[in-house]
Amino acid sequence: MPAPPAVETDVQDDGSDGAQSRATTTMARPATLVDVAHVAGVSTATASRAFNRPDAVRETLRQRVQAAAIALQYIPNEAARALASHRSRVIGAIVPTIDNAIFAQGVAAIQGRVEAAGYALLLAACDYDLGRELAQARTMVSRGIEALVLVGTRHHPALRELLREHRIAYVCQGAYALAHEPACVGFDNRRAAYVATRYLLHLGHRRIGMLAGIRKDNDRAEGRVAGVRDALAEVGLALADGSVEPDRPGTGGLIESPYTYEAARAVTRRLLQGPHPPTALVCGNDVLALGALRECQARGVSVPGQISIIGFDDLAAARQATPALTTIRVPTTQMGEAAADFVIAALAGGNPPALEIPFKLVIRASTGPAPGKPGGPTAP
Amino acid sequence: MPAPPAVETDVQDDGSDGAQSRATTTMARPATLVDVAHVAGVSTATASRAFNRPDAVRETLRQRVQAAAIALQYIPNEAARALASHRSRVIGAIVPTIDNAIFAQGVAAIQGRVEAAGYALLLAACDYDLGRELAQARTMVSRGIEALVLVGTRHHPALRELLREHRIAYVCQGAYALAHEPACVGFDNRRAAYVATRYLLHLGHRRIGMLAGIRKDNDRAEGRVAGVRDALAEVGLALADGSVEPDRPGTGGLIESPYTYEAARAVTRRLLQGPHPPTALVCGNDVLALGALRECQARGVSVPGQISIIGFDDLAAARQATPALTTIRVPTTQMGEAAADFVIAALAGGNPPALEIPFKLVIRASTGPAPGKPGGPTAP
DNA sequence: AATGGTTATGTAAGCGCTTACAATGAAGTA
DNA sequence: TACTTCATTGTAAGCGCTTACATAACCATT
Repeated sequence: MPAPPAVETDVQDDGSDGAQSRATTTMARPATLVDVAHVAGVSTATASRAFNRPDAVRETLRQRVQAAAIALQYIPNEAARALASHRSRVIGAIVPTIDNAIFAQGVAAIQGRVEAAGYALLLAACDYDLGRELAQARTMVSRGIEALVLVGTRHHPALRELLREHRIAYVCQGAYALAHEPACVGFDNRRAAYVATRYLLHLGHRRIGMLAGIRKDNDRAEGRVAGVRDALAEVGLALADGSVEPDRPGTGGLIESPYTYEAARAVTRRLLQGPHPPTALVCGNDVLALGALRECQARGVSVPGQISIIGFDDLAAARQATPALTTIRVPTTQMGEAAADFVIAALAGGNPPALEIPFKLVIRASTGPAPGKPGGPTAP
Repeated sequence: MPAPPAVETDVQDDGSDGAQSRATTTMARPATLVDVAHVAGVSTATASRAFNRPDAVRETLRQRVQAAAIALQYIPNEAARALASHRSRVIGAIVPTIDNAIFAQGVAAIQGRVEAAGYALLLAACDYDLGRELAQARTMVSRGIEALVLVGTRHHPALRELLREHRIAYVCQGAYALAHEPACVGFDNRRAAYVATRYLLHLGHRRIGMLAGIRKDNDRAEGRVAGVRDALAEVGLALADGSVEPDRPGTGGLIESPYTYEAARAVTRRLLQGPHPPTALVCGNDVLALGALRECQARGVSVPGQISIIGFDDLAAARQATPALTTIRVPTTQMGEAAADFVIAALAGGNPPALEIPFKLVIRASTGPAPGKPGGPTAP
C-alpha cells in the first residue's frame, strides 16, 4: 500500500498501525475516504455517512471524521461517488455559441444557479450545428450529466431519445413553444417579431424588409420570420424569400445572414441596392441590427430618416448605439436562471412547469415614421 | 441481473444465453461494456482494448466489438473510466466572469480547443473573488480535472498548492509575468498600458487620468495602473491614488470602478467634476472606456476635442462606438487557444513554454491632441 | 521437432466510493 | 427478566471500467 499523506492530528487513531505505518510518512498521495475513516477510527461506511447524511451519525463521530478530513486535506473523488451512487452532480449546457452576449449572459446565469445548487457545469458550443450538438450531448451523457440545458426547441431527433433513455432531465431555453416542447423556458419568438413588425406598420411603413438569421435548424430565427410574416399578412403584405428584390410592389425582401456584424453589413449593402429598398428593417438580432445600422450610416442612408431599424435581444450595445436601437428586450439572465432552476427542480423530483418569459418592445431612436408620413414615433 | 437493452444484431453471439436471456428483452438499462463484450463474444478486456488501443486487437474482433457497441447504443461510462484509469478527460476553466465579451471569447476559444483534443470543459465564474476561485477549483479537483485554465497570475496561495498536490496542469491566461508565474500565456499588461500612455503624452496631454478596474486581487488591473504610472513617471508626472482631484498640478487622478458600463459612467461624472479634469483618460478596459465616452458625451464634453479616451481589449463595441475607440488590441481568441493548447500539451507530457502574446495600440477617433496643442493624431 | 519470441486474448484485481444488510447495544415494554 | 424496537455502526458487495499478468496461439528459427 502506498504511503498516505503526512498529517499531524490529535484525532484518536485506532493504534493498529503497525506494519502499515499509516499516518507518519511524508508522501503526498491525495487522501481517500479510507484514510479519513482510518484516522477518525471509524469504518468507511460511517465516514461516508458523516458527509452525506450527517444526522445518521453520532455527533462526536461526525466531528472526528470532519477533523480527520480537514487534517488530511481530503477531497472526495467524484468519479467514484458517481460510479457508486449513480449521481454525478454535473449539469450540462450546450449553446449555439458562447461568443454572443446573449448566450454569454445565459451561460453566466446558468452557471451561477447550477453552482449554487451544488452542481458543476459542463459546457459546450455547437455552432448552430444539430449534429455537433448531438455528439456533444453524447459525450456529456458519457460524463454522467444529470440534466442538460439546451437552446431552442429544434434538435436532432436522436437527442431526445438519448436523453429519455438515459433519464436525463432537460429544458429548452430561449423559446416557448409548448406544442413542440413541453419542457421549455423562454418567450414566444414569433409573437415578439409580430409585435415589432406591428409597430413598424403602425409607424406607416409598408415596405418592410427582414434581415433574418439562418433559419435552417433554428426555431428561433424561423419563429421571428414567421412573426414578421404574420403581421404583414394581416395587412395584406408579404415578404420575399431569399431574394433581395421585393417580389410584390410595396413589399421589402427577406434575406438571411450569419449572426455576425460583418456579414450583416454585407447583406445590408445588397438589401439597400435593390430597386425598392425597404423603409424599415426587422433584424433577427441586435448584432445584425447593429451591422445594418452601421452600413446604412456608412452609405449615407439616414436612420431612422430613410430607414427604420429594429433589433432583437436588447444587448447593452443596442442601448449604446447611435441612434440607440429599438429592439425586443428579453430578460436573458432571468431566462437562464429559470432554465437552470427548471432542471434543478426536475432533479429534485419536482415536475416544473414550462415557463413563458415576458418580452418587451423597447422603443428607442432607430425607428421613426415611414418617409413621407407625418408624426413622430408613438407606442403601437 | 437486470435485463440488458434490446437489440437486433447479426453479430455472432456465444450462445451461452440460456437463463440469462441477454439479447432479447425490451428493457432499457443503458448498455455497459459487459453487454458489448458479451454480444461481440469477447472478454471485457478485449472490448475495452478495441476502443482504447485499437491496434492491439485483431481487426475482425475490433469490428465485432464496434458493431456490438453500435447495435447496443453503447455509451461508455466516463466515471468508471476515470476511476479505473486515473484520467478524467476533463479540463476546467475558471474566469472572473463570463458576461464580458473578452472572457466570453476566451472561453469560446478554450472550449473549442479542449473539445477538439477530446476533453470536456468544466466551467466556473468566480466574480473576481479569489476565495471563490479556490473553492471552485476544489470542486473541480474533486471532479477529477486533469488541467485548469485560470485568468491572471494572482490567486489564492492555497490554489497553487492544491494543484501541485494533485498534479494538475494549469496555465494562467491573459497575463505574461514570468517572474511570478512560469506557466502563463498572455501579454504584458503593464507594458501595454505604458504604450497607451506614451501615446497620450506624445499627443501633448499632461493631465492624464485613469479609470482603473478594481485592483484588489487583480494583477491585470494593477499592471495597467503601473504601466500608466511608468509612462507618467518618465516625464515627471504622477497619478493620484483613490482621489478624483489631482494631487499635483498638471496631473489627473486615479479612480477605480467595477467593470460595468453604468459604474464607469458614474465614476466619470465625478472625475469630470474635479477642479482640473484630465484632458485624457486611460481606462482599465473597453467597457469602462465606453461608459466614460458616453458620460462625456452626455455632459457635453467633446471627445476627443476636450478629452481623449483610450480603452483596453478592443471589443467589437470599441470599433463600433462613435467616435470609435482608441484601444489596446489583444488577440483574445488566439490567447484562449494558446492557453488551452498549453495545458493540452502539458497533459501530453510536453513541457510547453510560457507564451507572450503581442498586443497592439489601435488608434481610432477617441484620442486627439491635447486641447491647445497643434496637430492631429500621429503614431507615437 | 523443439525452442524462443511475438502477438492476441482472457483472468481478475482493483480504482474510491455508496449502500443494502447484518450486527450491536441501548432503551422501552410487558 | 425477557423481548421488542430503534438508533448506530460495521461488513462487504458492487458501480463500470482499465490494466497488470497469465495464457494461448502462432511464427520463424535452429
